[in-house]
Amino acid sequence: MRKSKGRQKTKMVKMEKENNLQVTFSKRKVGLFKKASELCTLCDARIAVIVFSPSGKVYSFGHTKVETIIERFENNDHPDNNPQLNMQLGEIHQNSTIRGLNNRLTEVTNQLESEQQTSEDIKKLRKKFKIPEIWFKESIGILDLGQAKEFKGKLENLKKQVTQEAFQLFLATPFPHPGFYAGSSSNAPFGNYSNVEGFVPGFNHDMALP
Amino acid sequence: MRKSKGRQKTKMVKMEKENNLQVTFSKRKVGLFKKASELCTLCDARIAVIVFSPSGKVYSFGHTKVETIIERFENNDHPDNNPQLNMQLGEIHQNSTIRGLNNRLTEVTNQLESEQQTSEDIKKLRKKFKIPEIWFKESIGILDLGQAKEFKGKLENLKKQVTQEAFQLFLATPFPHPGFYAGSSSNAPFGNYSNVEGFVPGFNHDMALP
DNA sequence: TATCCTATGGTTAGAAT
DNA sequence: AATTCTAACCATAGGAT
Repeated sequence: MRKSKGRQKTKMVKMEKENNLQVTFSKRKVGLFKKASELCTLCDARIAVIVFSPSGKVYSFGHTKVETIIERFENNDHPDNNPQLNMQLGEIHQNSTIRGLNNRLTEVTNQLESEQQTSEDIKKLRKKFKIPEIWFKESIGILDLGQAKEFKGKLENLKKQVTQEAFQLFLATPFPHPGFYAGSSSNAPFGNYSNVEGFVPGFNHDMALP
Repeated sequence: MRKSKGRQKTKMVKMEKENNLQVTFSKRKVGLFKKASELCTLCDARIAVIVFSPSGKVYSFGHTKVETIIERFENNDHPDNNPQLNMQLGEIHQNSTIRGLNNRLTEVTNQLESEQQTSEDIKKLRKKFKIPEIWFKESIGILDLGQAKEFKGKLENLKKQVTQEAFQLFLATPFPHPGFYAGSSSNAPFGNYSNVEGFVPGFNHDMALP
């Protein structure tokens, strides 16, 4: 029989029963990734989520790619250069850089990201469709950087049409979106919390460029 | 007066109205961080979440510290084999119904078949259009301006052909696909976005080592 | 360990501040 | 840009498989 009192309220403290903890972890991890996924889709955001289970397993979610997001994050985050970043203990920090500079940075970052993604998508496409190696053998040779860039642009264009549409159609699954990655590995411990009326444990490092 | 129809269902696609997008981003970002926080507390997990807003701002959540989590993540050896396959075979959560599982099985099966067919189609395609050189290669080279121009022209031409005809080959395969609408211009018989109950976009490669 | 089933508890879209 | 309010919509604890 399947009768229960339905969902019951739970205190926000570490779960006692090791068993329930495991189940809850599994469920909520899925929920968290889903939320991240939805935020990406709805708001065109780039997100990376890394989760270490208490037992040490690693799960991650990323759009576009965890590594890419991390890289971008670390490129932005250089506390040593910017005293202001440490003003308020893990709170909202402002990078004094001019808006224009930030826009440019974002632009360049996106461009780089796009190119990296293109390369990867193409590789996957080739593998997935088992495109003969010969396709890649004949070479033309580049002399001019400008031409190279132009080519990249064309490649990007091709990618959008072939990869984004055909590739996604073939590979897309009911729930995940193409371009989202996840991985895992091992090992783990625990820590503390900080912050106002919000997240219980955690640390909100919020540094937005004006 | 505070009258409203209450929460309304929303499609999992990028929000149209720039204004709503902004508000939703703000709200859901908070929700995401809260979820991460709760998971940390309840299950003694270590989590890092990095979020880039479409405008380029960075927000992050970390327990214990984002940098620590990242470091730990990167120190892990991430087996880089076929993530797609792993995902498809390994992460079927969230597809809660038996029907869903069956559909998924059918889907994967069809995909395999279609790929085999695609392999053949690709070969024919290549011969027909005489697809040139290193199209999908990262490091390209152009010998001289003449070839560059010629290449450019072929590229343009091929692009059209690929998108028009090759596309049909790619998409021709019967494919009961719920699909994800990738946007982009197309005349293809795309399934548009359907229901929810799973990560809409995204690609969850979740392979934990025991 | 990871779902499945439900009754609740929790989250959030829309509108307004 | 973040927060408030309300009415839905959604996530999930508990129990079972």
